[in-house]
Amino acid sequence: MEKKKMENLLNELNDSQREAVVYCDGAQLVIAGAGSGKTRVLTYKIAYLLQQYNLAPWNILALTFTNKAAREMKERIARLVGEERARYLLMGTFHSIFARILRSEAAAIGFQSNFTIYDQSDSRSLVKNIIHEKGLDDKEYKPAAVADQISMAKNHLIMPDAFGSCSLFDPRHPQVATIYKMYAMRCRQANAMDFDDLLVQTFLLFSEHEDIRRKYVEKFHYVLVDEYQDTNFAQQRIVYLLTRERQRVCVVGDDAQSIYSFRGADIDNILNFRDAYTNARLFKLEQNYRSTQLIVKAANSLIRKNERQIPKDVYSHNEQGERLQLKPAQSDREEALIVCNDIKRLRRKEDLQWNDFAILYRTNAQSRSFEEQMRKDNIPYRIYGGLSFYQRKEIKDVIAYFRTIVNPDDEEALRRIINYPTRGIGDATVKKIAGAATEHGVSLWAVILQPMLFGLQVAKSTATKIDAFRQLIEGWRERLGTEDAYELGHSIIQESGITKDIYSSHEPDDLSRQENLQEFLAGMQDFVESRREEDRGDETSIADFLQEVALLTDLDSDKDSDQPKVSLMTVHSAKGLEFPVVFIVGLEENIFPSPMCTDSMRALEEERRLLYVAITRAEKHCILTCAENRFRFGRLEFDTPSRFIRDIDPSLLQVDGGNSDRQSFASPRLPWQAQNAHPVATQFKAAPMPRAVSRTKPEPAVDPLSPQFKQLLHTARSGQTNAFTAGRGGNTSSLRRIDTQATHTPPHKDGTGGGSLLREGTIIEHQRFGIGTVVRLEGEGDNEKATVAFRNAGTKQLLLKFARYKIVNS
DNA sequence: CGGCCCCGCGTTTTT
DNA sequence: CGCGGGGCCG
Repeated sequence: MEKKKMENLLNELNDSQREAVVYCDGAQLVIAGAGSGKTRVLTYKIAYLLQQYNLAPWNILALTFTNKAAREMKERIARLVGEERARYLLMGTFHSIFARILRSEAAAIGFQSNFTIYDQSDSRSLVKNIIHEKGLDDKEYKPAAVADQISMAKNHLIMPDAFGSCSLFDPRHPQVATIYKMYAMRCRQANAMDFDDLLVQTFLLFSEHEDIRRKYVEKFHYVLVDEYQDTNFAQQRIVYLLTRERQRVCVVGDDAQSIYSFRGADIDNILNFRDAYTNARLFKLEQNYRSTQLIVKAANSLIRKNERQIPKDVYSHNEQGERLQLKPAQSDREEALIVCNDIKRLRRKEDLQWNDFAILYRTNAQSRSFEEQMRKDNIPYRIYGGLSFYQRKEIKDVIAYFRTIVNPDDEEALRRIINYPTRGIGDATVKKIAGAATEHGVSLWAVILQPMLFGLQVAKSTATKIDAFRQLIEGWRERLGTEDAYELGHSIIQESGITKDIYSSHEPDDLSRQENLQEFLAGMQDFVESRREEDRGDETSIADFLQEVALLTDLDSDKDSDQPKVSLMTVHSAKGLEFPVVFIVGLEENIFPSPMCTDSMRALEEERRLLYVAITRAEKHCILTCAENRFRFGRLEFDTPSRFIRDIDPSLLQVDGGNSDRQSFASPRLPWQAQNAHPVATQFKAAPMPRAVSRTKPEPAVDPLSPQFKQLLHTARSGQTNAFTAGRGGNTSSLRRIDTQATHTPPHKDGTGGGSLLREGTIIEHQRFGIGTVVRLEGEGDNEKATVAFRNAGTKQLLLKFARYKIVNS
């Protein structure tokens, strides 16, 4: 009967999917093109292993990158083989599965099982403390950069002692090696691991303790890895340690969607999989079930420009569909307007729901303009990512209390709460405690427990305050074993004085902090209840709650997912998702690709893959937008269209000429748009170069794709008095600086003043149109417009808010 | 020690 | 523009 059922299931698959599912004799690499049913293959394969091979669910290990992916896969398997069996599958993120293993094996690697997990901000703050303690200049040793370097080293399994001689080591910053050493030591003293340690320590556990490795090899009969293209070296080695004997390993991924190298992911892992597993068989899934033919073709035409990839031919038999659309906009506001109008139009025309739409951008900061416009238009939306619930100050503070109670050695948590709410233990005292701790090589908490023993010199009144704090923490610690997370958590928030601190004020942002705190408490209650329901009543303590929360991200909380809403997110967080209509916005040089990525071929190819990922999220419509003038860092900048637009086969890209959407937006039309031409063509049309009249020397022409341009961009951004402009590309491009001292200034708060310094007859040098004379002025404040007769570019109307010019002669 | 104010700086993506 | 950190004063 089960066999019969399995046969039916297999019949739902296409040939290549089925082959991938039923091959279970050895290492296996499945290259799954976008939308080719990768998750389907994984779930069916697990069902197959359970039913055909009679593997016990606890003998199957499936590793994913997000909690959400793990949860969804588990649900899908439950539908295939039943709740009961699916429940015992070992399925989760690398980080959460390894954290669980490390807790039970902590002793072997010299940790206690109640270790805390440092998040990125904890790591950075620890690095910062170390830098300061060592008396180094934090301008030269930027904490964030150093922490990233350490993280990168860990992802490559480079231990502190080896760092000085590895390729990541930068001789200009020799102290990083020492900082790394101290960092590792301090983590140990704090009984804490950062995200990367969860991998590094697991690797060390398995490579240095053969008996333990054997135990887990025995346990994991079959190992499956999702999104293998995003694994880093450490993850790849761990998987290898677990599978090298049996070679019962199936990794699934798409090299064309490898977009996490900044996190240490190494595309070589998937490209060279068959070096590690010499007998591995390669399977390819090439039929895309998600998108229309033209979307797939356009995406292919883009990704073909990359050199490093596994050759494959992704195709679709769905309807042909429409070409990609490119809609140029004047400004970021107009861009948002175009997108919102399109959403409303398509929803009516094609009878879609709000949740059928997604707006994808390169950086989180870009969500703002869309948010504003959607508010105005009453379009329901949800922004994913950004700062997660658990990263908010008030929540982090509460969590810091929990962490301290579970693991008082946790230095970062302790520092956070030792004087919050204020209890008279200030910076100076903390420094003394930390000094004593470093001197004796113990944790801060050890010093607090026995100040005399470690020679802590403080005033008597301060000593009393420290001791009061100690008693406070120890009092709660005694209740750890008897009370559940909600009970204890609730009283901690009360007794610590957090409640008093937050509820005493009626400032609007304190109100939202109160709401957040309520929500957090409700979350703990849910946690305790659902654990009880799952028959895990003994895993409801604060420690269990922390374990759950430490590795949770915002994407996991679908509180109000019942309401259909437009999704706004970065391309990175859109991976694995699909939408009937996808807008990819901000397709401009210096945004997408990001300027950080344009130095190396490798990085640029990754950016291209990122755009590939974005396009392949779309089922029916994929609409690209780019804005020419954009507010960034609080100032206006001028962007050229993304070089990636040129990589898309022009016959698969429809460019939107001026239309009704745009007329409602009161902004001047600049030639780039008014000419109604293909922007790819316009991009190379040189703007009229003004004759140099002013005394400032004209800057030499710089190609916007060159490294010098980046340099100039950087100076222009950091300089207070200069704006810059990129001429339209190619060989004749120019980059000039325009002093902004004469630009339009907004009115004062009381409504007076502001405006431009222009009069009729003033001669200005405009950053794009060159030299011209002001003919007429109208409007006020933000709407102030000038009509200017330019020497080489005809008469233009400028919305002064957007214009950059300087006065030559008035 | 605590609170307030000002300055400076930055924004790539995240388990 | 908005946040966070540092410095200064009470």
